[in-house]
Amino acid sequence: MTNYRLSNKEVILLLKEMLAVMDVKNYNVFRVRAYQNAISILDNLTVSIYDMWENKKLGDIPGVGPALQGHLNELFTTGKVVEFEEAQKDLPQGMFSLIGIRGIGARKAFKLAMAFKLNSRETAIEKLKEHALKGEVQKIEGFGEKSEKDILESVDQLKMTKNEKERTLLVRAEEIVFRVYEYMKELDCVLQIESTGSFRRRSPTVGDLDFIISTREPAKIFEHFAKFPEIAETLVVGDKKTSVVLTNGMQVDVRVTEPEAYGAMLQYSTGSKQHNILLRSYSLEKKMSLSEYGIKQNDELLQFDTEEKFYNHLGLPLIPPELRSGHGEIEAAKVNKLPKLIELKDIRGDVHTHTTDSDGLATLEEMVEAAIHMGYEYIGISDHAPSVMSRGFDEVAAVVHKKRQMIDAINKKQNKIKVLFGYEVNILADATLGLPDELLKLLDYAIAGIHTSFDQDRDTVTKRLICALENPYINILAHPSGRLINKRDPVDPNWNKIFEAARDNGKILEIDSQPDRLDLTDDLIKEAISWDVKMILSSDAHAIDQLYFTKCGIDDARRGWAEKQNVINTLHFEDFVKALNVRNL
DNA sequence: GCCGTTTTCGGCCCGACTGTTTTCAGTCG
Repeated sequence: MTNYRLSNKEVILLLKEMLAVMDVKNYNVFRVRAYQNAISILDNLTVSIYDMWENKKLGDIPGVGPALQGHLNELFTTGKVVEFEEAQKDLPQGMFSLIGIRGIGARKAFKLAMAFKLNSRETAIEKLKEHALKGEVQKIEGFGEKSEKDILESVDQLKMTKNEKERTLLVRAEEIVFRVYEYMKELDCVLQIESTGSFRRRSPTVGDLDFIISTREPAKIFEHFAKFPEIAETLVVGDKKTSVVLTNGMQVDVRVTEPEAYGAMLQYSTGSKQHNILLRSYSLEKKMSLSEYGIKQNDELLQFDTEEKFYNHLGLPLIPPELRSGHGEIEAAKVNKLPKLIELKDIRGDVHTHTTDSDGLATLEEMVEAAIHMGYEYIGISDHAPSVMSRGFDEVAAVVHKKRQMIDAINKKQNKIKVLFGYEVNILADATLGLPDELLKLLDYAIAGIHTSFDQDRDTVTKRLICALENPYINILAHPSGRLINKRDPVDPNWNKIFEAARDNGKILEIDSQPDRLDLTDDLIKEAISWDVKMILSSDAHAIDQLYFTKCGIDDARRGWAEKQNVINTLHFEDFVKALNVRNL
């Protein structure tokens, strides 16, 4: 029997439609909220929902109870959920196309679709536009001149709510944050300013940017911010918050607070939403009610100037922002079992780097010099291995021997850093490696990675990765899922088998720090730890300044609850080479 | 529909802003 292997996106879309149906059909609000809650959690998963189902782990996902598990089970075995289909049968199908247009939720979409008989998903938006142009939208109850105008504008420019838009890489967001900081700091009345939200939680991508500012003069803050030169459009203006869209498309929200209440606002604004919901539920048990203004207890509002005091008042230690995803951090905090997260300063070396010998921009000497400058104890040079297929065995063997001599020479020439000789070797489509064993054994270590044929089916990709992990001369599996954010989907292996093979063969999984890779996602890192699989944090640098990408990998590792001992390049050289199983020493 | 160290029944996070309203629904975070 074949199952229906739907992507997370498809599952979530289906649930969102059901949520809309429940909303317009006035289902019990708490039932609606339960769906909302589950969707929000599933939407933030970086592992496959289908995999969770296949491994019978759906029940482990908070917010997914027996009923939803049943629906998902039906979905994955039959490709549909009868209850969902029945429920939306009598609704105008066009409404589903309208949801997501800025300012249009389920109820408004339903009203519009009913009024104009929008029964087709394909034509709904076009038809709505025609009616709006004729001035018919403002005649509908609950709509007016302004909403008609807004709809026309949004439809024309296809302005969707922010979660329909492509997310921005954290490193790109960093540049915008810096400019906002610089601009706002021109004001003396800015006492503190911080970018919060997913930016502060160090998510690999951000949807919008949130800023909180502590001040005594909120009006001045908003007045100044309104003149930020990059603003293209203002969405919301109030006494307490403002939202704008920048010329580059990024939405920016600003909220202000008095310094006495900065801690609560910082906590609220950092989220995640899921973390806050869970934290608020937890606090209710203790008869405390949380908001961005503080903690309400016995009808009294307590203020906190720091986040630490805020958490401490709840009987919890400060939870690092990277952990605030709503995936067990509150439970861990309650019993004081939060991980002692890895830090950038723990990293003692980097063995995935490239030079001009392959596609890097710096020479071997320059890379080594840069690594010394960073204070590393060791650096491994791992250019893409020359291809035996195109250059022939003898020529490639000559290249390997020559490189060996170069590495030996640089080790003799200086004693500031140990230089290791490796290659990044392709795992070819047929599961063989790009370099034969006779040559691999000459290296100190080898990194294997998929660089082609990303669209193979699950079993094939799984076998391919396992072949590499079982090869005695491979030490590290590079960028295991191979995704490039916003560019290429990850390969889709059976991760349990990958973790098992890595553990049983003593192989290391790489946390690739390239900002658009970070493809061993937080959830996978967490799983790797649970399998007792060791990881290595690599820059995959193709230039000197890219050695600093390691900090992106650190963000990723911290979000995956990684501690120092889970990552082998936190070890001193002697222990590191043992952990990596380095040859030829 | 989900959940549990006062609960397997009886609760369920909290608030800002807009537009259409005359007290609030809808949307968003």
